[in-house]
Parts: sequence; structure tokens; C-alpha cells
Amino acid sequence: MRVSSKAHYGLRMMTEFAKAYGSGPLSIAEVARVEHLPLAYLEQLASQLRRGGLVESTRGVHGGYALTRPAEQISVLDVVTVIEGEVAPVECVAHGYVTGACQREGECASRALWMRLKQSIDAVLSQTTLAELVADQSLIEAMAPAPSEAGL
Amino acid sequence: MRVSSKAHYGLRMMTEFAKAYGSGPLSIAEVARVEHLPLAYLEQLASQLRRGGLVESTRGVHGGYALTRPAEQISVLDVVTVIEGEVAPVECVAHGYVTGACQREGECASRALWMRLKQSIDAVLSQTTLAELVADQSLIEAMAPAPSEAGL
DNA sequence: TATAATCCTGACCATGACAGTCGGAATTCT
DNA sequence: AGAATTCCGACTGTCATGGTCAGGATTATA
Repeated sequence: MRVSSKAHYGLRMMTEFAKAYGSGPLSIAEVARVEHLPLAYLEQLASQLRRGGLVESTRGVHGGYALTRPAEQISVLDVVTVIEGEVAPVECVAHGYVTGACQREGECASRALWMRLKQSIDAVLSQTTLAELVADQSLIEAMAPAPSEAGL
Repeated sequence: MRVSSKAHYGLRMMTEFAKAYGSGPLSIAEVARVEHLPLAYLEQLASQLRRGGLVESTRGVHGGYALTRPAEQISVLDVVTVIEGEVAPVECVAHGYVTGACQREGECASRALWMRLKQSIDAVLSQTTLAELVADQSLIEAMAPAPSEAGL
């Protein structure tokens, strides 16, 4: 029961795109710089996010990535789903599950539990948007005045 | 975001122990038979459950495992935790987390989200007990009268 | 007392995901 | 032309999962 750091990285990258929304594409080189994440790895994740329809890319000199829709309309669930696939504690509660695929279906008492779990997770993750994460972050930074590059 | 089949197997085994509670120890050979799970693998899981304090074992001819407390007092969270370790979507919300271990702690906007997520998962999993799973199962089986070994 | 049924342990293995790295091709601005 | 980018596929090391296997320890019972 954990989110991969892959998804976590993806989310961090997405919040950077969210901050830059409206002012042209943001390069992953820039993201790597401010988030201190490995550039080559971010490249892969960015591709995945693009294929997932969350961002669009511009090649060439002033290229980069930009959200395909406003940060208010992208939830954490959207991001996690694109990177990790659907949230499904067990196979039989996944969206594409074919009834009968699990032989134990008839006698299975825990399926209801897993569905509750999935719904609960989905609810939490879909309630928070990138916009809120960005807002929270500005708030936090305003409270604790920047140690300007401390800890590096 | 999934529970391992390992944990799932563990849970199935625990519901068998729950059913047998009060009528002496149940052998994993028997569990393997009725749940159609690999015996050698169950042995490992059973050991883990014992070390986790959820069951106690009796060796020898009429030996096996039995719950250490009534099924009403064992939640699904107990089982999953023993087998998979603590539910922690990211390291920084784990119980043993040391403040400051994550360098981004100061500027991290998503920690609150992960804590909500952990709490939400914990809540769902701790609300259901083995007793309820067993009860649900009897109910289900009563509804759909036994196809007596069909599907084997 | 032998033997069969159990639990117990540690070693082993195959597969796949995760977390990266690397090299180079394609595109686009200047 | 050259630099900054995205794009893509291949490669790698480590670790968890989902097992298997061999053998030892313990206990009831014939």
C-alpha cells in the first residue's frame, strides 16, 4: 500500500508545470534543476504524462511541457493513474474486470471491502487538485521565509 | 496502490482460522486444500502471522494454527500490516518517521495529502474484522446454494 | 518405539517493477 | 549552422513478489 516514488516524482513535476501554466512551456531541464531530480528519468515520466494526455510538448529551443488544462482541473488521482495505472487494491475491483474471471467470485467475501477501499482512495486522491498543491506550497513558503538554497 | 496477493492469501488463511476458532488448531494443509493455495507458500505466511502475534501454533500430529484472540478482535488492517508492513503511501507519513529526514519537508505541500490518504486507508481496513468477513461469506453461500465442488 | 503428521527454517529461484542511465535521432528557434 | 529541446529505445542494478525445496524439530498415536 504505497505510491511509487515514480508517481511522486511525476506529481512534483506536474506541480512545476502548474506553476508555469500560462507562461509558455517549461523544460524538464528546469524542472530537474528546481526539484533536484534526475533529468533523464524525468524525460521518461514526461513522455508518459504526455501520452496520458495531461501535458503537451513543444520541441526545439524554447520548448518544454505545459498542462493541457488548468491546474484546477487536474487531480492528483489523474497524475497517479497515468503513471501507476488504475488504483486497484486487487484485480477484481479494477475498472476493466470481467465478471467471472476470478473463480472465487461466488464465495468471495472480501470483494466488498476492496471496493470500499478503492473508492476511499479514489476519493481522497481526486479531491486534491494541482492548483491546491501549488497554493499550499506558496502558503508554506510564505510562512517560513526562504532559507535560500540552504541544505544544498 | 495495491495489496499484494501475499497479503490477500494471508487474509484468506486468516478467515479459515477464524472459522475454525474454538475447535482446536487448523493445519495449513487443510487451508491449502480448501483455499487451493500452495502449501509451501502458506507455511511461510503462517510463520509470519505467528511472529506478528496474530496466531499461535501447535506442532505434531494434530497440530496447526489458531487465532490468538477472537475474530471480532482482528481487523483486516492487522493482517495486512503484519504481512506487508505499515500502510504508508510515502515514507514521510510512516509511524517511525523522524522529522527532518526528508530534505523537502519545509516546502512539501503534498505531505498533508499523503497523511489524509493513509488515514483513509487505515480507517477502511480497520473497520472490517475477520468475524465480519466470515459472516458475509456464510451469507453469500446461503444465498447461492453450493455448486458442490463445481469449477474444480 | 517407530512412524506419520505437523510446524519451522533457511536457501534457492524466476519474474517483473522500480529507478535510473545512456546514446542518439528528430525538431525548432536564433 | 548550431544550440536547445523533446523523443525513443536499449540497457542496467537492485529489490519485492510469489513461489519451491530439503531437511530438521516436535508431538500424537498405533
